[in-house]
Amino acid sequence: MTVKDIAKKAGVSASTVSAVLNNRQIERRISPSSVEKVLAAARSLGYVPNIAARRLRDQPSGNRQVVIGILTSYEAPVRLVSQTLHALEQRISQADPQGTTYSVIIEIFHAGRLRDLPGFIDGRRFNGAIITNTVAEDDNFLATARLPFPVVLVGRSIPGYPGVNGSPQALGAEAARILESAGRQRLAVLCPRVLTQATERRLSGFFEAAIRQTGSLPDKIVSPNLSASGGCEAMREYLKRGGQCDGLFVVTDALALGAYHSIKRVGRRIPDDIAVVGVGDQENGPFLDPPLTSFSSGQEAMNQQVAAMLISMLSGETVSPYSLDVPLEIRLRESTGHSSRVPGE
Amino acid sequence: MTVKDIAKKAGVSASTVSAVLNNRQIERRISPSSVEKVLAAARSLGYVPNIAARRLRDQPSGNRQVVIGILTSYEAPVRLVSQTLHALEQRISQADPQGTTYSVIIEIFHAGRLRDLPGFIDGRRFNGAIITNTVAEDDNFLATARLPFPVVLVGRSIPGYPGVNGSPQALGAEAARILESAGRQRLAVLCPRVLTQATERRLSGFFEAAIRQTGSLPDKIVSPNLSASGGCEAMREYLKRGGQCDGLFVVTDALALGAYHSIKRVGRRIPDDIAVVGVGDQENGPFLDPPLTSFSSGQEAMNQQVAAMLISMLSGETVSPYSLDVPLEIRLRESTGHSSRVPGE
DNA sequence: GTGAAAGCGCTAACAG
DNA sequence: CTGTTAGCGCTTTCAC
Repeated sequence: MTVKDIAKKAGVSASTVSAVLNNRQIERRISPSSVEKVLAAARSLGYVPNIAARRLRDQPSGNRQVVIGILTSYEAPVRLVSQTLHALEQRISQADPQGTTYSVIIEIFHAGRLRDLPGFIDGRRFNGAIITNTVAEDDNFLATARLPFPVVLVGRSIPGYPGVNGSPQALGAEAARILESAGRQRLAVLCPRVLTQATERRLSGFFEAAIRQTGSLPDKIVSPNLSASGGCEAMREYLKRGGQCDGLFVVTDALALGAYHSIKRVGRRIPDDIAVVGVGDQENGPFLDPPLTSFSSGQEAMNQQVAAMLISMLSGETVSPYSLDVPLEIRLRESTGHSSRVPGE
Repeated sequence: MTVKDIAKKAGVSASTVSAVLNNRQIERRISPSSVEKVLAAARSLGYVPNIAARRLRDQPSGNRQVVIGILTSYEAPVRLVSQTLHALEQRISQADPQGTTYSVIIEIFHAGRLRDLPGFIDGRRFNGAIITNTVAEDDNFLATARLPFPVVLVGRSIPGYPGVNGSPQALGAEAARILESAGRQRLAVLCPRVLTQATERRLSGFFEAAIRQTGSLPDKIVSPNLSASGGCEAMREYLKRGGQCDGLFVVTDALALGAYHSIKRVGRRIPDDIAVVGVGDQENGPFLDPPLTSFSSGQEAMNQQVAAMLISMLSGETVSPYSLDVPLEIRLRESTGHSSRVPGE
């Protein structure tokens, strides 16, 4: 299954095989009969060229080839990855490009099984990585692993790793404050069963502030997953059980969409009966009915930071492991009784 | 910037450098002073290991290493990629795994500039690829290119390439039929400015059927992009200009969300004044207010097909270039006057 | 027209 | 404790 094998089978030399396989038969004046033999042999052997060998062979000598991985979990929404990639590419084109060729590859792992990603621990795949959407298990693994390449984390912090966060604790606290200033006393939170570190911290910030403000523990409504239907189901169950919250904090966009549905279905009004605060990009929030008060997840700023950090680490600059928080941004909209303008209007 | 350079600078041999860089200093009993020297040299030279060389060196001999690329454009929603990846992994684990190691990498290109993706045309990156979300320019390029590896297309067909489609023409026609059977006579379509092949065909199917049914040309409402705010803006303009449609076909989910907003804003009711039919996965449709009648985009089935095709091509089976359509699925909901059940209820 | 040989960068086996 | 050597699979001279 190498050029040599084909060469042997076709009764020609490896270089002939290579030429044929790369369509250089005319320049190299390979005889039609040889071409035929090679092609036939390649097909019958199920030949697949070895990419690593090709890349090794063909790189402009004296040129650093840097491979960057963006690692994210299956279970999380992938839509943010393209933002990260974009930020990275921007950085790359800014960074001194001469003498270095960057390539970025995206890898998706199963939440909790980052360690099983092939070629990860042994540095056989990347020269550096941006890691995002991990869950506790992955974080534990990372905390003890000694990775042979630089890594920057997004949305979590682990001792020893540089990372960028979206001020999750402050976000949760601010959510509680907004609900309280809308006059809400019976708070609740809607979150998925499996929590990322960022979600956990949002919750803890929310709980702390809520207890301080209202003197009582908010209800915790747990969705089986991150989808709209999960949020719908969880909220429906909660209301059916007689849940009485008048202020709801929802940790992601999609969950909010589902929750809206269930709330309206039982005849409660947003924000009159239940005020809602969400978290998410600006994509959908303004278009929910009523428009959803929500925090920007700070993705854009985080991506910029993360890209800059990784590139400079790869350029040999010793970025001492540090953590960085991007500032909060909140959009107050009708779901908490505020009025808003809709993009595109 | 190679181990040799480091070796020279540190005054040791390449193998010593390699050992140190791979944390084998104990097994190999490298003296602390050498370790220091190597580390210092590596740092000062900004050494980054060459991944291709490592992979070439370390592969289990006699093992085919197959690299599969999933190529999608920046501008398109990436959320579907993880589905494709999932289907591919499933196939891979089913396929005879002995003797072959697969790795899948995701590449994102700028719509219209697929040809500029580094290592694409010269087969320096993949042994096979799944390509999706191309626009006309990419399709033209593909039509004339002679790629040195097998390719399967999703959501478009180009002569000479195997591909899987979601019956876009039939989808458009069916959308028109649904609107007509809901008693609508003044039809319109909301679509982005830049059309993929699939979108184009959906439109052409819709227009044909609509003209046949109503005898008049549907209005075409053009959004600058694929986002909710684009849909909102386009729809608002249309209504402001005095647009009078009573049946609307929207080619993607997010656009529908924006359109809903503008329609409700001017006081028109869905479906009473305007019935709406959309296209999209089942994620958001049921949770819009009112729930949106929409087609499944057939992604799941398409992904299964596409994964199977590519793997068998890579296994040497000559899948004669062919195109395949996955069947339509429609969910009738309140936005066309039907009643529906919501997942999670 | 074709084959032999060299070498991309890396690491492991083997000899000191 | 360390250096020399070989070879992963490929393509490109260069020589016949």
